[in-house]
Order: sequence, then structure tokens, then C-alpha cells
Amino acid sequence: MPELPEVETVRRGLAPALVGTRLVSVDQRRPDLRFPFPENFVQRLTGRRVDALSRRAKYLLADLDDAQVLVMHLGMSGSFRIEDETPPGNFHYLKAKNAAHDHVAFGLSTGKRIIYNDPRRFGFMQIIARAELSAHPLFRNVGLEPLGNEFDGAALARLFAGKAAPLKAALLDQTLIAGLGNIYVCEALHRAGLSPRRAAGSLVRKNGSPTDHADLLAKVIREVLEEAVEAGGSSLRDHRQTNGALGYFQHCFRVYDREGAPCPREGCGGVIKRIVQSGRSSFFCGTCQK
DNA sequence: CTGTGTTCCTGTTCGC
DNA sequence: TGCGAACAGGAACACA
Repeated sequence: MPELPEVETVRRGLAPALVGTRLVSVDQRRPDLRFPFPENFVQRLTGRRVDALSRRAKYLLADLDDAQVLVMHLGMSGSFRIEDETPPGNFHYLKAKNAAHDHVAFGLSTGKRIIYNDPRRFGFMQIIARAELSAHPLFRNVGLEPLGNEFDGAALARLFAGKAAPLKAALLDQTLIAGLGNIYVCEALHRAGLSPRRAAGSLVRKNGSPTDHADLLAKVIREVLEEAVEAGGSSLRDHRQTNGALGYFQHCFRVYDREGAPCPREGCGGVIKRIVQSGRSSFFCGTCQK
């Protein structure tokens, strides 16, 4: 499911069950997801206590009691669910929807189990020493947190200065801003009244300061992400929170997956269009997004 | 260095 | 109803 709001929703769902408990068993059911699991994955995790669960960009970070960090990325289709007790390995369980894509099961000292499911297997897990995290290739080039204190129009201007790439591509670039994905980029650009095709550098003045559009864009990015986190993320298809509940931000989409619908902006009268930019769908209103 | 296209994988939806 | 094509929340990688 995972853009920043969905990953944050997962973090909030997992933390109460996971933090403070020990991993008494780790059931790794295949050698790889997008990448191979790290060497001795099961042995390195079994017996460890989880001291904290945080998020950086679209990564979940479980701090372990041996100064290592279990890094988890959900890819396109990854999800976690919590089960209160070990289900019997019987016919009914095995026939359960999607059980074929349950790739990892963490048994906790509380008796609960946390199961990672990922049909497309674009997700991955890694174990990294905490001290090496920020220098690690996965994180060395990760961009600004859009909900962080430093994120504003001036920061956007610094990131976008001189960029000819379209706003859509620049906002999806995780080395610039970390956590936005296709949905929330589309939504933020509509709220800001900016075309996804517009050059990112056009939001920067010659002296490097932000235009009013840059200030507005930074503001609506923060807004749309905060609203989505508040709503428990977006549930497309059958994606669910860790407790099985559906997020409901998808009902708040103004443009994403709404090709042909009237533009929701008051008095605009335009129609939502779909175009493809660098292989991904962009939904926007050609009338009010310039 | 910058920007764009391809690729990994499975499941769902849509048009015929 | 069946069947192939298009498409899906990400991002590493190859290449111009």
C-alpha cells in the first residue's frame, strides 16, 4: 500500500504489539523478496528484543537490543497483519486468502504473531548496524522528510533549483523528498494548482528564493499527508491496516484514479485527465493546474 | 550529472 | 464465461 501515510499507519498499528517484546521465532518462508534476505536472517533476529519502531521515508525501522536495526520496505503490495495466537497449520488456515504470499512470520514473546504478506514481492528486509544506518547506501541519499520541521517552500526551492524535470518526477524522486508516491503527488499538485508537467525549476526565483507557488506546494504537501495519516492511509484494493481495518483517505482523492470526473475545485468546470509521465499515471485538471 | 525508460512480480480489471 | 492486454501504491538500474 505504501506511501508515507500508509507506512506511518502500519508503524502505528504495529508498534503497540511489537515494541518491548522479543522475537521468539522467525519463520522465513522463501530466500528472497525483491532482494535476498540478509545472511542468517532468522538467527540474527531470533531472541532479540524490539526497543522501538520508527519510520524514515517509506522504510520501517525496528531497533533491536543488539544495536542492529531491522529495516523493512513494503514495496508496492506489502502489508503486515497481527494475529493474536498461532493459527493451526491446518487446511483452513492454508486456504486463507493470500496465505500463499505470507513470506515472514514473527512470533512474539506475548504470543502474538506479526505476518508479512507481499504478493508482488517488491518489498524487502535488511539488517543494518544502527551506527552505520545513515551512511548505508539505502539511506545515504534519502531526501527530506516532508512532515519534518525543515520542509518548507525555501527547502523546495533549494531542491528544485535548476531542475528541468517535471514537477511530477521531481516530487517522486526519493533523493529529494522522501515519502511521496504517485497518489499523494497527484493530490498535492491539484491542491496547489500546479501542472505535473511544469518544470520543477520554475518554482525557484533567479536568486534562489521560493516563488509563492513553492511555498503553497510545500504547504499542501504537508496538509495532504497529515490528512491521510489521520485517515489511516488509503485502502486501494484490499489493503488494510494491521488490525484489519480499512483506511479511508481514498474517499478524499480529488484527482487520483478519477479520469473523466469533473474537477472538484469550486467553479473550475474542468475534467480530470490522465497522462503518463516516466511510465506512471498522472491525474490532473488541465484547466486549473498550470 | 541529468532525465527517461525498463524491469522485477502477481493479481485485478476491462474490453472483446 | 473465457482470455489476453493493460495496469497497479516503488525504486534500482541501464542508458542517451
